[in-house]
Amino acid sequence: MTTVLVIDDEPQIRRLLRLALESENYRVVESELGQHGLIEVAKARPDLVVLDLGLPDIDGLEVLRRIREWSQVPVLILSVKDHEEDKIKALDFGADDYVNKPFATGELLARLRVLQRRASAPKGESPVYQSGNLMVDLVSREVTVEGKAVQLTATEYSLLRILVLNAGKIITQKQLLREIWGPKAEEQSQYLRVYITYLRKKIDPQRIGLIKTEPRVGYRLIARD
Amino acid sequence: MTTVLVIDDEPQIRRLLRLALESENYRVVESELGQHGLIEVAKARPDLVVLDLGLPDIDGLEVLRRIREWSQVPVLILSVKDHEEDKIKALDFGADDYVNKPFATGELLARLRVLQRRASAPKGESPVYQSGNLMVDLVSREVTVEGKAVQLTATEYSLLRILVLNAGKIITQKQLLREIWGPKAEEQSQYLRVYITYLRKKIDPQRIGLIKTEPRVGYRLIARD
DNA sequence: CTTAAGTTTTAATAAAATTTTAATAAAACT
DNA sequence: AGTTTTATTAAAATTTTATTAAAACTTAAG
Repeated sequence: MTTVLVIDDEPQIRRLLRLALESENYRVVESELGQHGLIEVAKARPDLVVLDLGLPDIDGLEVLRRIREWSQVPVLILSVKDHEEDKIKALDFGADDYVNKPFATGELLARLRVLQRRASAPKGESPVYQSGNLMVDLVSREVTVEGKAVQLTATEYSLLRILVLNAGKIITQKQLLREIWGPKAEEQSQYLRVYITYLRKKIDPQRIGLIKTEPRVGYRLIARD
Repeated sequence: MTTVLVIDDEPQIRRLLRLALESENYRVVESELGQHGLIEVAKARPDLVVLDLGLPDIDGLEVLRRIREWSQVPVLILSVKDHEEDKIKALDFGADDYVNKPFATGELLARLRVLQRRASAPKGESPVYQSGNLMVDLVSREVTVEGKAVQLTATEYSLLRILVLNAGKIITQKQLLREIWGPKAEEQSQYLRVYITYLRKKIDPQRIGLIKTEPRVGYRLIARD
């Protein structure tokens, strides 16, 4: 199911969007403040973000900038500001669309569909990864080693998922920490070490070396064979 | 260079867009008719398409539909029609954005930049440097010699990265020291000597002379191919 | 509300790898 | 030839990573 995060301080706007989106079968998460919105981006992992520029606590553009520091989630800006410069600035800051208030609900939904379509389309990745006797089904979240199902915790699976999606490539520690524990945990590389150990124990019990350490940089799952 | 195909029957609109786009270093291809536009999509392989809905020969939506039959090129609709239904229809037909005429040029350009950014981002194409049998992927940090992966430490990679980015040019010792070890290490040329030795061993095992010493000045990676 | 099972975080220690230092040889300049 | 600069090598020092276990936290059930 598609999750949309709505960051807007006006309750009636949030209500309107929630009703419209839920009738289209989206899951809706709301934030009244930019501060909270930033946390929700990391926590709820929305597929789309609707962001009001005129928030009471942090400037909307600043929220956008902080999201873009680590997330590529499509962001649609909603704003009363109708000046060209505001739009250009927001779009160049990393926004994917800009809609003025008051807005036509149908058009907004259509624009969200466009963003969703664009974001999900280029994912040509196969939903199954296989290497040696490890198999990861990214759709059903099943992981098997030597044909036997392996039970992973949520965190362990998140970690493995990112490694699988980038199989063969190095992923930096910071990227992993941001993706799994959120941007505030960027420096907590100990989490990573512990969970890499757990993962290795579970998915590579014979120590073939499936997960390679790139010292001072990150980790890498060896490419499928 | 980015190519934009403008399909619009109004000469003044085409002219305006051409001037604006060319001043931003885009290549511009024009079509007055939908028929011709469809041919140009195939022929010029544009990175972006600006499509007017009110064409004299074929309906704009029909042009869009025919483009989408085989191409995923981002399409921005330009139209005098300002009804919500028109926008929704076009967006659901596969358009990526919808801008009303008359339009603000700056905003249009910004929206095109968004489409371009989104379209090019998820592509796995990364800038790769190649010289002789050395290959350096600056995105995935992969280095191969004669097709075989070479394991570099973080410092070794930093050094190689700078050399690659300035291939063929001399980089002074101070520049290298400042970039890698920080401004305080500007005089520690011994670091550099040690790491140049390490790098040479790893990326130029046959001593072809990939990294050239410029005595009393710095180092240079020879540019080739 | 409390217990119990499982998960995540913290902490301490061991192991591994990298960076720095130092000593010596080779090359380049004057 | 003598001096300075660069190259090489190996060891010492430091940093980073791996592992383990215990503490803290969550969640679901009774």
